Amino acid sequence: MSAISERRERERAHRHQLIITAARELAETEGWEAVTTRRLAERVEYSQPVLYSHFNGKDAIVSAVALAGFSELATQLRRARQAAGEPGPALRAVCRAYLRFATERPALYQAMFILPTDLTFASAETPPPLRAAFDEFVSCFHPDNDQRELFAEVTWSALHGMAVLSDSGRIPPDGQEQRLDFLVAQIADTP
Amino acid sequence: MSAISERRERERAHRHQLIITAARELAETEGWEAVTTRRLAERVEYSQPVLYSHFNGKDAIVSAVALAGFSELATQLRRARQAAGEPGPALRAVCRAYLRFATERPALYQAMFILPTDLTFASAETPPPLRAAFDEFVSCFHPDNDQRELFAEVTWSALHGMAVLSDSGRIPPDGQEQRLDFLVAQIADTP
DNA sequence: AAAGGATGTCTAGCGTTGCTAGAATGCCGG
DNA sequence: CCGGCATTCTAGCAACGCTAGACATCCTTT
Repeated sequence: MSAISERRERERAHRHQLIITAARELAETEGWEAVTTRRLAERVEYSQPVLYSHFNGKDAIVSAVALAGFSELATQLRRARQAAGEPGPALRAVCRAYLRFATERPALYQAMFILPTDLTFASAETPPPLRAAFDEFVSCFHPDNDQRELFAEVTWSALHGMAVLSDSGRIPPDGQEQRLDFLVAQIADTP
Repeated sequence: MSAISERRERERAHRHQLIITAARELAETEGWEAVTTRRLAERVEYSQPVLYSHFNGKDAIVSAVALAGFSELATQLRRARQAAGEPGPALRAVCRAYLRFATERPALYQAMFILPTDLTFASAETPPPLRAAFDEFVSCFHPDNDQRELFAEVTWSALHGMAVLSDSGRIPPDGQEQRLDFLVAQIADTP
């Protein structure tokens, strides 16, 4: 309980975060396949095994990056929704912000939705940032709509499909804007 | 040009197919992470390097499996669409068939849409089976609708998102039926 | 204040991966 | 029958995630 051990704990927490940001930067600049435990250890200027004193394995590191991504996504969506004001245009704004996030931060998006992670979704112990991001979609629908969760799930699914299929070249990346228009138009006009 | 060399060529083609089906079976029973070049070679009772005389690498093998998957998917969708008859219920039938395919053949679906492959989509040299599967969605909309490709892209995206998010537990797998209902209802009622 | 114990970090290495070079084997044409 | 070509195998490389055990460093206790 001495001051020294407090300092060590602080340093440890600092290094924990250092690993996460290093992994994220490496993934964003060179892609996730370049994020190996060796390169990551070299980057943070420690030996390989220290990674395993902070995380259970590589998946846990990816999960930590993904979690940070969900926080960021949630704030982006919230900002877009609040800037739109009315719930009508809000849906469009949130959807657009979502797709922008996916295209501008592909590595982060991969960690959140494609790579295997330890994160648990749609459950009691779902981390708050995940829930927060999802709730932004829910908030785009009227509170007295008892199907808004369902609507949000479908909207999210469609956006995710568009993001990932266009990113992998399975649908032409150009048409993203038109697809967004069509999707929002179809989803929005509901009783 | 002798009969012997013809036989060898025949055997070679046979072995080519053997590798593909072995990879597929292994993936379907134990998952793609169990499909290593060593296990695959053992399965076809040849040494490892023969795989590389047939395929450029592991990705090419996955691509071959994915291509077979697209053929199968195309016939499934076509069957569903033709059984429905009218273009109205056809959309729902095709969507349902798509989701069924994704859940019943997860390994195949992964090869087609998630794992890295050499397949090129939405291009001039897109393999016919890919185009055929996509066209089944297009055919669900009226021929004089000049946006039917766009509609098909969005529909496909939404289904893919639902399939992959529910498979990875990111949305509750139970609600799939309701989500399908909602999606079809929203997409279908268009001028 | 020195010994003992706990904590933390490193070097070294294990088993597995995708992939390949070079030896060995078998078949064809002259 | 024999040289040359094609095919297949054995053996191995570099890189991967991960871990055991040696070393060092600091804290506590007598």
